Amino acid sequence: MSHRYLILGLLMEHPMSGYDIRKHVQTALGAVANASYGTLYPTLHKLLGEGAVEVEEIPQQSRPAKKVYQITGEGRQVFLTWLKQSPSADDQTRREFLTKLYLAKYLSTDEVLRLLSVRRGHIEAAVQTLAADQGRAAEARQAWIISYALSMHKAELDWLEQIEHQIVEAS
Amino acid sequence: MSHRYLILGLLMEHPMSGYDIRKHVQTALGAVANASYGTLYPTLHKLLGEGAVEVEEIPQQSRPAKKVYQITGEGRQVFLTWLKQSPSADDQTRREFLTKLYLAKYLSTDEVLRLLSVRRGHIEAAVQTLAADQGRAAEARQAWIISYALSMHKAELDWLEQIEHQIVEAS
DNA sequence: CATGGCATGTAATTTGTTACATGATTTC
DNA sequence: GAAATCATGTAACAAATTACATGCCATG
Repeated sequence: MSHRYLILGLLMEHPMSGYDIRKHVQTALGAVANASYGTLYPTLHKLLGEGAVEVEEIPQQSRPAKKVYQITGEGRQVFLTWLKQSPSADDQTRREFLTKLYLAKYLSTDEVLRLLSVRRGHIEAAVQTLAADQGRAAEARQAWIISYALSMHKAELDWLEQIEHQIVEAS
Repeated sequence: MSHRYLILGLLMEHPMSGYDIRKHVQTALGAVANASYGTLYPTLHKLLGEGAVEVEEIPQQSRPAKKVYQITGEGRQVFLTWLKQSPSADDQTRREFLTKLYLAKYLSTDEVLRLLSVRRGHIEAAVQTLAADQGRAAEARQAWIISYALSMHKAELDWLEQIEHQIVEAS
């Protein structure tokens, strides 16, 4: 669970519920991360067991009690130790699209072009969303993430164009 | 196991052993995928159980018998069905580095710059390797993958430069 | 009155990594 | 004589997804 550290990092700022954390991740890091409840809650329980976080239950009428998690001193230490370590070189990336492109010899030219154009559509949609988010990014760090994703997407669009050319010309 | 389909795709060309498959993935797709034996062999066994592949054992002296896997008609169908489906939009990416950058407020300026420079080092090393590979790529599809990875890396280097500027100026 | 937001969670399954185990042969 | 290549695999663990389960409140 690399989500461990992300959670701890977010709790460094202020206490939050699992629900809040999820929302935060979606909006601020949605471009490059995701956290489903199925990962989030168990991780939170684990951190609790390890003493890295504490919980305060706030009863609510007609809703499950809100559980607000707060990072402990120990948790802060764990987080900072991780943060100061150099990240590993290899990104965990898995792009179904690229695998398919690599195996495109079993597709017709039309099908390959369709594959590329579907990809283009996905990227363009993502760029749209990100461009809109970019204006709303209040904090620099949030803007960094968005600009990262945008840079990657734009580079991929350029690359797609190149490959499309190559394929059209070769056929 | 998305490796399922990659394996089947490679076997479309000609029969191979697990060892061969691994080598092929490393050299041809190393930039964007990886396949450890711990994934590979179990997946191969599973495909065998499903009738998507067949195996022929070739005894060898002083080595475990080489098991050459061959795709079946059924396997071909499974593969082609998958291949023709549009890939899903979301890439599975998880970059420890980006998470750390997002949480960089808990680091000193120096530490942040170090984080960025370590990242730069990783990318530059990867670019070196890829540039060397680019010459050796015999097939177009292999060149596509390499140019993809190179494009992404170069875009990231540009982005890193921008962010470094921003941080230096802000401090 | 349906959709989405609020709010928690569990269970089953999938997917993958890492380390271990074995051991000969070829190359530097 | 050390390191890399050939060649198979298992076991323990880690990480994450998906679907399920529950249920009110506010907005359109």
